[in-house]
Amino acid sequence: MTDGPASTEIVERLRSVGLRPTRQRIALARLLSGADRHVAAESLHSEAQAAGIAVSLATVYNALHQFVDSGLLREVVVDPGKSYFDTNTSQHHHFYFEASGRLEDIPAGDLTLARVPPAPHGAQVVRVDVVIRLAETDDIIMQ
Amino acid sequence: MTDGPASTEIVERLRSVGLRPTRQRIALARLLSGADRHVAAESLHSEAQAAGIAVSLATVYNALHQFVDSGLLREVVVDPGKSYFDTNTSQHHHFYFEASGRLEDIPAGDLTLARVPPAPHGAQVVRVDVVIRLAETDDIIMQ
DNA sequence: ATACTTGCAAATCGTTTGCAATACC
DNA sequence: GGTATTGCAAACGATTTGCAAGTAT
Repeated sequence: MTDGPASTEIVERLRSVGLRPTRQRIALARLLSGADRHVAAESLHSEAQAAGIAVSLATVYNALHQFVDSGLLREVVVDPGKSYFDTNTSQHHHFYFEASGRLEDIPAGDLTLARVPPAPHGAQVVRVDVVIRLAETDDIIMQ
Repeated sequence: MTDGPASTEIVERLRSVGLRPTRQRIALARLLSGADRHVAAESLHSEAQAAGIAVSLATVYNALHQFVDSGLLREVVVDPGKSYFDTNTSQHHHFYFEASGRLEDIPAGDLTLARVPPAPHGAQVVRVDVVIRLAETDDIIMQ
């Protein structure tokens, strides 16, 4: 339970990717700066509200996308109709608990791909995403 | 360019999974019965319209989900905000052309996973999805 | 001073729902 | 005839947009 990086560090990080360190972006970046996290726009907005930070939902969406575009965050696609943003931008994969909608990182070293097919001609690999979809065992029992 | 399976075969297939062979379901199942395909609800609806088949969009959604629930189709998640349905229900993976939204199958044998981490305690693996995201080389050149 | 950001509310997208009319067994 | 299915139009959740007001450099 630390306070995370000081504002100055966050301001620096924002500046370094070309984003003006506005009050809203600083606050959101700080909320996202602790441990590895997977957040949805709505939940980050709620969290900000709860922390007494005035930010509109539209601004949260703007900021999240700008963070993704500048490499501060990564988007994870596991559910049609809902976007998740991952604070861990290094190469890794995910466990996805379908029942709860929770995501958990799989460190790069824990999952290895052998025999990856070459990209079709004219195309280039942007990223390889592996999602291991999970059901809670209890759910299974009930069919 | 064949006509695909006869109606009787399709009717049988629908019956075998417990779905009443209605005019709409038969028509949709037939549209989906050729080669391996990846369709979105909207596009299947347009296709049906173009083929002179009267089906409402709501019914297309209903049918697609029923087909998924009964194992006739598989859902592929590659884009937040849009669902794709895959007529290939066997174990395989996907190339995803981000620019065009096109999907292409990767046969199971072409991609192998080594070192798959065990499911977290209390959870069970439902499926492992690998998506290789691609950019057209031309896009890259333009930055 | 200027360009970039924000917040609001309205608009949009894909999808789902309630329910009366209709089709299948 | 009785139940499952359909179509419509309205409702929906998540996300995006236009634009006037506010803020960073």
